[in-house]
Amino acid sequence: MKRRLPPLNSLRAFESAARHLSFTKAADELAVTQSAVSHQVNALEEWAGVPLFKRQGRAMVLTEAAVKFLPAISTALDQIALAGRKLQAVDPTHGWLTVAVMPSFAAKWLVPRLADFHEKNPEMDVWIATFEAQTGALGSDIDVAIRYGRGDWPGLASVRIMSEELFPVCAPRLAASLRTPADLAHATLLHDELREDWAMWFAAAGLTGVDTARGPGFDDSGLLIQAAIEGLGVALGRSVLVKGDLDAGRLVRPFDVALGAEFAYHLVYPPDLENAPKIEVFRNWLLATAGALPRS
Amino acid sequence: MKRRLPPLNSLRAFESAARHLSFTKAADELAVTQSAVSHQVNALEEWAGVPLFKRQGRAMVLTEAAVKFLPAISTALDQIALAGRKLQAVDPTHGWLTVAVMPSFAAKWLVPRLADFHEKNPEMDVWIATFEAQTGALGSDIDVAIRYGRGDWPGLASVRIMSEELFPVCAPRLAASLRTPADLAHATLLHDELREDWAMWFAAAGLTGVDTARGPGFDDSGLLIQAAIEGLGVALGRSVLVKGDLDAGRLVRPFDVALGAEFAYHLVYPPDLENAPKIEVFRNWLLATAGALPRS
DNA sequence: TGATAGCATGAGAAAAATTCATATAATAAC
DNA sequence: GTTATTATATGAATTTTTCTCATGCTATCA
Repeated sequence: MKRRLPPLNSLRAFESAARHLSFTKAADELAVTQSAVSHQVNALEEWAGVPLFKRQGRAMVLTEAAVKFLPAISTALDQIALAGRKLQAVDPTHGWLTVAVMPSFAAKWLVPRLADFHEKNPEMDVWIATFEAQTGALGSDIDVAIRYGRGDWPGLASVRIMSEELFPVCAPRLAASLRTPADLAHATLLHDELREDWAMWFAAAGLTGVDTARGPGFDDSGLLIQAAIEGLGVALGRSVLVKGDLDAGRLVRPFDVALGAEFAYHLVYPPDLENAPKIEVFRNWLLATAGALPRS
Repeated sequence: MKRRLPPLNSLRAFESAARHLSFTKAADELAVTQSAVSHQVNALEEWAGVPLFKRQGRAMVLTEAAVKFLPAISTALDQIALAGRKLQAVDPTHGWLTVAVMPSFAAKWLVPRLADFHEKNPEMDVWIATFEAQTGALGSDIDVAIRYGRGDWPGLASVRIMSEELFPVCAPRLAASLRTPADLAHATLLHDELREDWAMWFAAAGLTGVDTARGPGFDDSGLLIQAAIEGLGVALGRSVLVKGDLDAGRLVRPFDVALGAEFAYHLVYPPDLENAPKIEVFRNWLLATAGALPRS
């Protein structure tokens, strides 16, 4: 069965250009020049005998033919990328494992422990990617992700790594003025994206009627913790993220009351890669390392 | 969304080599040297970090990793090939249309009329492929096929082009000794693959008790007709295939009794290409040309 | 134990992809 | 309206990749 295949490498250029509707952006993505993309797309158009892009002034539009062509090519390339990842995942001593993580988790938990992983698995290289979406399917250059949630991401397998607790933390010099939870009513409360956490903690501590909406918010947990360390106010810290700063004395826990978090950290990967050696190695280390850590 | 894709061209070599379990045969298929295939497969193995073929003495075997890899690559390439064909089919003035036909139909019907098609559609090139399977899906280098049957090929769209009749034909000099169908009992009967046709014709002619299994058989209808022209015996001719030889006087019909054939000729193509301009042009010509031909 | 058939491999040749340097064209800003 | 800006297009030179050629190596088969 002979095949009449289009020039395969030009498909890569076409797909990227079609997705961005821009040769320049495609060139960026593929790390080549705009000229290269233009040539490749040209070659494909010549092979097909049909134009794929219409140049409408500044904007570029897909032709009807290209609109029909794109999804097939797109899924085919995805399929190849996935199969390729599976293949590469067979040998843990070859290539690298790309892990998508939230910046805060990377900075506070994963990176500090990565030396240990490297020591125990010197032959396996890990690549940390923090600029990945935390929902939906994994990008096709991502092998595994560490996500925070219920572990129910559709189309993805996941393993619970750690649950965590929430409790107030602050700089040591602020702790003196905080003798009972009620003292928090006069303190500056620091928030992260979900402003509801403080309300839940006060409920757990048996206090009502406190205005929990006061105080500045931060869209990154790392910044929130940094603010607490600087003495800006009291933050509701996640046990996993603040452990290092508590141990180092940069933060203290004025009260023992802790709130069990609804969500947990999970290692997430495509179900087909469940048993890929490369992923097994990482998963086993992750579970062992996380298990060694007390819950708070 | 960046992708980590394996070297795409090496996939072609891998897929072919895996299918044939032979670099040499793959090289033949791809029209390159065995060395090229070897290099390509090597490149892919290096990228993957895993061997794909085990050399077991003379025989070559896929590794476990390759066995898992192959089907994904295979379907992805098929998908690309199909999408590519669709794309190429958009412009009837570009490239060519590959038509798979039985050798006998090609020689007796299609090729003689191809000059007319070319005259009416000078910009469109047709490529005739006679070495294709007549069942199952179309090979991925085939655009359309002309097949003989009921028109119910799974996964394929089809249009009935011509039905046909079966009737005895022979060389003119033999016809003198054949005055009634009963005379055939003493004549040499020529058969094609299905030896049942003669029995059905005798039944239609109202004769019973004739031994219809006598005589030589030919696995190609073209040879059967040639044998009849040479005066070897009487053949049960298909109206579509013998028309030219009847018109030219090389064959004659000793009797009028004709058997309506159960099957008909169909133009067959992937359902997605139903409205591809290139295929429409060919289909329209085919229907017009076949329609102009009287049924017998 | 040749002879054969098939894959491996290195060096050179051929082909393809990429860059570079500009050309060209359509906005957007002034 | 110019002019500046931001795109893509394109030809030539260059780099990279792929392919071939020549030959080596190894396991069967006669």
